[in-house]
Amino acid sequence: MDRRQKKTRKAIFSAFTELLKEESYSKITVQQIIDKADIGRTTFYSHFETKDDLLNAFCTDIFDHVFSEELTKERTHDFSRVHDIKSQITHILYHLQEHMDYLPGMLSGESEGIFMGYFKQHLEEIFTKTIALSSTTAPKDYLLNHMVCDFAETVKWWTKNQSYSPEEICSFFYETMR
Amino acid sequence: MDRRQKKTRKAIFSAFTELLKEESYSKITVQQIIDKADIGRTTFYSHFETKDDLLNAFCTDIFDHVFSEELTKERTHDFSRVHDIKSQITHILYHLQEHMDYLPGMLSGESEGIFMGYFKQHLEEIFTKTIALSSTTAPKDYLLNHMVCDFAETVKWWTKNQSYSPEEICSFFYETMR
DNA sequence: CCGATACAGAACACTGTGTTCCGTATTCTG
DNA sequence: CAGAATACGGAACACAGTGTTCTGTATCGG
Repeated sequence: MDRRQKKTRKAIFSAFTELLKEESYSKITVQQIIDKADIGRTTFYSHFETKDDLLNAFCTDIFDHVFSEELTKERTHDFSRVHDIKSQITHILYHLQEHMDYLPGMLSGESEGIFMGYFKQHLEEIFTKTIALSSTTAPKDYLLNHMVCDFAETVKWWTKNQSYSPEEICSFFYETMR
Repeated sequence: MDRRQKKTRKAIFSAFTELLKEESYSKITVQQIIDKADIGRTTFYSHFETKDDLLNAFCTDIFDHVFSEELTKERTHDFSRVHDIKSQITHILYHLQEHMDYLPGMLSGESEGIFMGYFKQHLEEIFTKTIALSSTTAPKDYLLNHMVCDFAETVKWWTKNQSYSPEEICSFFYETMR
């Protein structure tokens, strides 16, 4: 990839997150992103077809990072040997904490559904194993959706109550989980 | 209220739900509502300031109906003596079933958050009692949000799996509730 | 160094929103 | 039932935001 392209893409993402800290996705205009990133209008549209396209690309980037098993080996926290789901969840919460500043702006209006869509998609992979060994009359389909939504909503609640630690949030989630 | 106003308001609401059966709220334009309701542009804007204003008024109407205790006495179903939460929930599910046809169009994009906001607001009143007598370390605030979201997401899941009865949905919810 | 390509800037068409003006039709009221 | 009040309809308008097109310039990679 061209140096110029990388630079521009980074500038757009950076401007996007900066704006998200101030206002919700819906209220952000393409022009604002262009001004903040200090690029031409043509340039923006040569990178992304629409504002929604940018949002999707952004979400992909974020969750590839947050759910990356590679990053498990980082030194920022020591969950290098993730064997059980509980520590895996705490691990994810630690990663999400780094994005706390702009999450409120992301989790309102039309962007919420898109962001949550990516989030739930990744969560399904994790909870599918847990579902397999549960014995209930409710459809597996329902249970999976239940757990995924439950965790997603927990994170959403966390963005509004940021005084809690990842470990505390994890235990809250486990207390109510089934 | 003037007869003309009632008639117009009804025509707008009717056109709105009809359009919601075909496409999501975000994609519906004011012009489409005007055409479907067969009214003038000026008339629409004398009733509602914006499209969002219509959505809010619509949600208020819906939930006033769905959560109305007056309607408990109706003959459509016999939950006339609602004493415990479980039957109360089934009662609500019966009411919601009547709106199933346009709910998918409502529960996507920007309208989802607004609709869910009203829904959760009403649900809080119901679950607050249940929370009071639960013994957990998690904050009451978290638990309330948990139960409200849990039920709201259950209903959302139901709109995508409409083959189940209100009683079945209620039991699914109870199996996973805590 | 040079061809390829990414960029900037300005102008443009287009869609959807919300407003204004004015004439007409319906309603509530006395 | 008459007349004032008001709700309605239609067309035109200004406006904001989107996405495109064009031309010239700057930067990159080989």
